[in-house]
Amino acid sequence: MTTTEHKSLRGRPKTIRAEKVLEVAIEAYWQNDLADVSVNSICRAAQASKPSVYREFGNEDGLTRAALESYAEQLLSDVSKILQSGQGMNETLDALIDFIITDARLEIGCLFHKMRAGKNRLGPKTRELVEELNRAAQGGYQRFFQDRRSTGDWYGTVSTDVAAKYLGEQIALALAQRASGENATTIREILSLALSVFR
Amino acid sequence: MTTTEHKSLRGRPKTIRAEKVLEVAIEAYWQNDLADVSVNSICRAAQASKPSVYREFGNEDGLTRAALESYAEQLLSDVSKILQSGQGMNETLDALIDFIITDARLEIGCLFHKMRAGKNRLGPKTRELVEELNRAAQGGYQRFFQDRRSTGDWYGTVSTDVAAKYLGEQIALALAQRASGENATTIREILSLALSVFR
DNA sequence: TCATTTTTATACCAGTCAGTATTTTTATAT
DNA sequence: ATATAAAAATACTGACTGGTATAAAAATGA
Repeated sequence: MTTTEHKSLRGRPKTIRAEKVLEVAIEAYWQNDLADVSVNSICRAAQASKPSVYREFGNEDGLTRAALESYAEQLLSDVSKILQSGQGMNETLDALIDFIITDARLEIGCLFHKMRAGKNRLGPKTRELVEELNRAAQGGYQRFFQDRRSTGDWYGTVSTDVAAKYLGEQIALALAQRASGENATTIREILSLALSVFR
Repeated sequence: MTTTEHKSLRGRPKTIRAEKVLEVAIEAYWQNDLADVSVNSICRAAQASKPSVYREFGNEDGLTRAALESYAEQLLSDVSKILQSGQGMNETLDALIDFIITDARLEIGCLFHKMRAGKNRLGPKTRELVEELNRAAQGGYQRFFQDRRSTGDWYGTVSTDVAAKYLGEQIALALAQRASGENATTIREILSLALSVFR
């Protein structure tokens, strides 16, 4: 909802940097427990007044949604690129594991998965986006398994739906472990073990 | 810390039912998001005055710790019984899966895993207990894998340490899915798939 | 009867929260 | 110049938080 900017001609010129507020918000939600991040603290850190932030984002729900929107935009396409690379099952899984374990933007976990884990504390608009992103991710995973099955690259007994959910949860687990500071090689071993069922 | 009861002879007799307060607290922490449960709400629900609760449990941290203590006591031995049944790998995993998917006390997830997931929001005493329980669980899992390996029942390439962590996380995942209302057969399929790497 | 001890109940404290009313500032249009 | 519009800054609201001061109540001991 940061669209529809009515370039007003009159009145005091806007000085608030919505982009900067979003940056600060993403950083805050990413680094801290969601329940510990308040609109107040974000305003302070971004040096923006509360009324300005509320005019820009409506309410807390709008701010968190905008933050997640901005965050996901940067990251989501990378994963689908890996899944749609057209490589075989083994190569794709290897690339996926590597990405999840080493990408710097996931160093302390993934904001999307963090919000998904604490879904019931989110406002309706943010929650809706979380569910939308989740559906998109699940759909991507499922298409991946359908492709692998149609090319004879995978003969799993489980449905592509369950396989997709499984993959999504194992990725979430690895990211949660990164967030909690677990040893990188241990995370890799656990994720590799989990995904070995597809090889 | 509910021990050392100094059966005082004089003074107004105690009417607060610490047991009832704990019951209410466990129920509240179990059903709701941890951040939504306040000492105030527990006092209201248990019909106990705040000063009485604070005299009994010290502070919020003491209350949450006592609640987790009471909860874990009831449940933890069941899991170790399954792991120490002396049965083979397959039978033990089957029993474990069955327990996690069907036990009524885990219907909406497990309080221990819930607190472990939100560890950084807990007070020091409760957090200490969470870590202690986690170590105990990990130790139990690891001993299980050591036993299976020594009896030639398991030839896994990963270390018993990684296997134990893997098992613990897959159980946590299944319980989180129960907590979020996921379909029981789906949870079972995912957990079975995850643990199939040990068979 | 009356002092002592312990628990209770009530009401309060300071801090934080999300959200907003009010006033001041800064621009443009006439 | 002056009206108007929009945003800014400040300060507020009411609700809730964890925690506590205070005083009344209810028991025992002398």
